[in-house]
Amino acid sequence: MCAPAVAGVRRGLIAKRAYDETAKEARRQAILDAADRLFAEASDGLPSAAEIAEAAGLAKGTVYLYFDTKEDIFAALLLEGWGRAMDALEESFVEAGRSREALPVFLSRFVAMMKGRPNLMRLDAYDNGMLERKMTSAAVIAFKTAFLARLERVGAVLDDALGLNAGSGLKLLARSHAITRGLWQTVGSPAGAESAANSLDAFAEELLETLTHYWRGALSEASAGEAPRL
Amino acid sequence: MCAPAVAGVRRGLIAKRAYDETAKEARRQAILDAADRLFAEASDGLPSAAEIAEAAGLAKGTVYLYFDTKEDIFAALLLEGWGRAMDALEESFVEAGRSREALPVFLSRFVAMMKGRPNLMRLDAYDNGMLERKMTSAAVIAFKTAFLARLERVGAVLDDALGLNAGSGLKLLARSHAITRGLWQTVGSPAGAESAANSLDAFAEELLETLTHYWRGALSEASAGEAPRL
Amino acid sequence: MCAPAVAGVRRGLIAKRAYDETAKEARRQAILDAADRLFAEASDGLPSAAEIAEAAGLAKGTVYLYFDTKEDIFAALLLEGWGRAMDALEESFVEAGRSREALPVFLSRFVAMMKGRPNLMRLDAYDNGMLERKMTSAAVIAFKTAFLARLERVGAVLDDALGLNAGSGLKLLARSHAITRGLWQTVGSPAGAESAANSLDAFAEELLETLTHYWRGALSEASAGEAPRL
Amino acid sequence: MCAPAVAGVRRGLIAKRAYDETAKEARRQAILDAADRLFAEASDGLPSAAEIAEAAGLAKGTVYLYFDTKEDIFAALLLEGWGRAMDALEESFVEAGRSREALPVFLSRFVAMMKGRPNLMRLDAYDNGMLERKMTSAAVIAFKTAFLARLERVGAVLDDALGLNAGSGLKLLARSHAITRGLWQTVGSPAGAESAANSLDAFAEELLETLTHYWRGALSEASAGEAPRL
DNA sequence: TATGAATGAGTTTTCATTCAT
DNA sequence: AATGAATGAAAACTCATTCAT
Repeated sequence: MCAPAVAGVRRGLIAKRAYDETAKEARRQAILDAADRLFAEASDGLPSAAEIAEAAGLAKGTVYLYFDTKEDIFAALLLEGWGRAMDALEESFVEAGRSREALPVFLSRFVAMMKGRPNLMRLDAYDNGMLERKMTSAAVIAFKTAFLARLERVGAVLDDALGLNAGSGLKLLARSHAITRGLWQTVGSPAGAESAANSLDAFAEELLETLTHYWRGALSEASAGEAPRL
Repeated sequence: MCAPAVAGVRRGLIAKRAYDETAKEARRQAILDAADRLFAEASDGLPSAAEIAEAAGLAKGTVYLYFDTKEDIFAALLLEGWGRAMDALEESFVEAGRSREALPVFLSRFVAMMKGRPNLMRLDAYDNGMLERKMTSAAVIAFKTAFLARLERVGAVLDDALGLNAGSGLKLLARSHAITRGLWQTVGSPAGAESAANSLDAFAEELLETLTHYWRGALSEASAGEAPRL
Repeated sequence: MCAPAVAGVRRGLIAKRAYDETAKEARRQAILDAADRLFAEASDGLPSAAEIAEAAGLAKGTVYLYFDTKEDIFAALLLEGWGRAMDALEESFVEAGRSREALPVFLSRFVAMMKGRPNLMRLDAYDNGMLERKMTSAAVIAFKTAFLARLERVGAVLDDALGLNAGSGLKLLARSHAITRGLWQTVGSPAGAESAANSLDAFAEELLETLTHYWRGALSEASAGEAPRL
Repeated sequence: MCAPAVAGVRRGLIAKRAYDETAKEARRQAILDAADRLFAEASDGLPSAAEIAEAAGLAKGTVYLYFDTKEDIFAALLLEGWGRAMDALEESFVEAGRSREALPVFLSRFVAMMKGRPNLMRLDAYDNGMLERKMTSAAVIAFKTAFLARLERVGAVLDDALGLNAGSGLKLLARSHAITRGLWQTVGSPAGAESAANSLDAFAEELLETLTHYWRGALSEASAGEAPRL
């Protein structure tokens, strides 16, 4: 009922086989790249598994050798994107030095980072359980865990740099992420291609202001005390 | 699920026709109520047009006499929900009195309002362009306009009460909405039915703290000046 | 994700709508006819839902207005086929008269009936839970009930005609059906189109002999008693 | 279900190579055992080639060194099962002694044998050309030949023991097989796990009665003559 | 106005088999 | 001989929307 009528017919060229771990990782990456590219172009929803496979130069089935679910691909993309963003964030914060004065720098870098990753923003906004709904539960857990771990690391850096109570940096970050996502959905969504650049600018401006207010409010909580409790 | 295999039992006689405006409005409302009820029960995605029609005691086609698109129904629901929420907000603010001291009251009412409307939160979170994507463009514009108008009204009340520059209240509200949405998506989504109540509590707590920080930061912007510019 | 990109595009012609019960029944029958025709031609497995729809001059979706499952269609076909066969059987038995002497006549008519319905044989052989597995459970029950009822009716005729204990005719029939199915699978399956006619002959011969033996043995059980207990 | 996402744990080291015939036969047997075990557990359809390979501790490709087709595996299983069953049958018949009186003993052993091999019954029922359809034609022929040879051997024993015309035993056996298969499909299929034991009992009872009748009728054909012609 | 029959696009995932290593 | 990465065909079913009555 599902076996190919004439078994084993091979039509297209076969992609070189990825035997060792390096090659496999490369192939996985190729799939992610293809998905990313396609998502950037897509105006609506996620690209189909077939499209991704083709764009990656692979057969449909091969994609499922590397990911259990189409949604898993995009979760991986999300994780990768945030991972890179947070790496950059950490780095930028280290550069900025460790003092309360570094905050504006940190925030503007944060915003620049988001503005420079509209694709990530878009995917993040898409991911309202839209992804979770279809993902393998294992993949969901893995994703959440990894994301949280990433956030915690940067949070710790913040704690240290700003002299916050342990865990406060994480909280600030998590909420900043929520704010970012919320604002993107309000301001940043590409209503039409025409205004893409404009709306990105508007988003960045909106985000910077909101985050500035939020952080200031949060950090001034205990105006009298030495270390803000948050 | 379908199959009239064993001949057809006439299910619903033809619904009485709605000639005057009152009757039409009532029918429209019936559709909205049905959609709301169904969405509250639904665990995943929007209820189907057929379900809505049946729950409203109408034929599928009839629903399309009142709404151009299934998504239009939910946009109307969203508008209605926000409308009521903002009415309550206005009222509560008026009660709270007009002074900077009233702010905490206002915020906790805002949060209570959101916490008390998980359905609205859920729909609002769903509406990541998911709705816009399928709505009639006329309906999209109508929706946005109406929503903005609503927001502006409450914003004006805020301006007045807190002595803000004109438009500042609107900005604060719009951003609060974005924050609310972003936090809901992070905290409030019902991962499992067990934790429904817990996650609602967590959401409310999270939201109150975040909004408090944000508003404090925003309103303290010009600490020296009389009227904060925001 | 599943709505047509451009909603409501209508390409092909729309089949005349079946409003009243008569028209609906006719449409249902058209689907069954198409499925039957296709199954007769098919060499392997069941025809696809798309093929059936096309052959019936309908859209795919329309088929699912009349049947819940592709397998339900073939179950209906099976029921219809057996229904007709049993009608003919009853009639032929009535003609044959009511006495033990009529038995050979009955059996040869039974065999002729089966031989004349290779399509029914084939479908019956296919139906090893292959159908049940995918059918709606409601449809499974309906099918079994209807089939049994049919069998019981003919069984009662047999009881009466051959002077058997109540229920004996049903037992004989049910087992004859099982024997028929078993033999078809051994002998009658169309190994190659070439031998189609030959294998039909072989099947009929085999079946007649086996049934003759079986019935003789069954009816002679109580050789001494008047009415065989079976 | 797949996704080596998190790098690959070397699962099975390369299985030791089977150079001599003994080792090869053992490996073949391991595959058959795995398939049998899996089929017993399976509730639906045949286990996949991948599952069989894994259960046998081999790589997918290796399985295809021993069998051309997945279906070939199950045909071999069927053959093996029937082979063992017929061995036992022969033996039991020899024990039972050679006379017409031995028949009831033979039949009840036949039935006990079938009842004790529900797995074989199930596979046999599944094999409605379902297997043949996908098997190598060479394998089909080999299977049929071997099965027939087995049947002939037991048939000859029967001929001898019951004093039948040459070939009659074969005929009786072949038809008994068909009857068995037909009844299994009607009675023995495991509708639900609850009734597994019950339906086995019902099957056995049904089968014994039907075979008894059939054989009695067959053997009494030439009531007057010495040796029934059958 | 109300009805509900008809439409048909749209897509993920499985899995038997091959063959490069 | 053994491995396991790569292939790609194959198909059921849903459901928003339309439009003939």
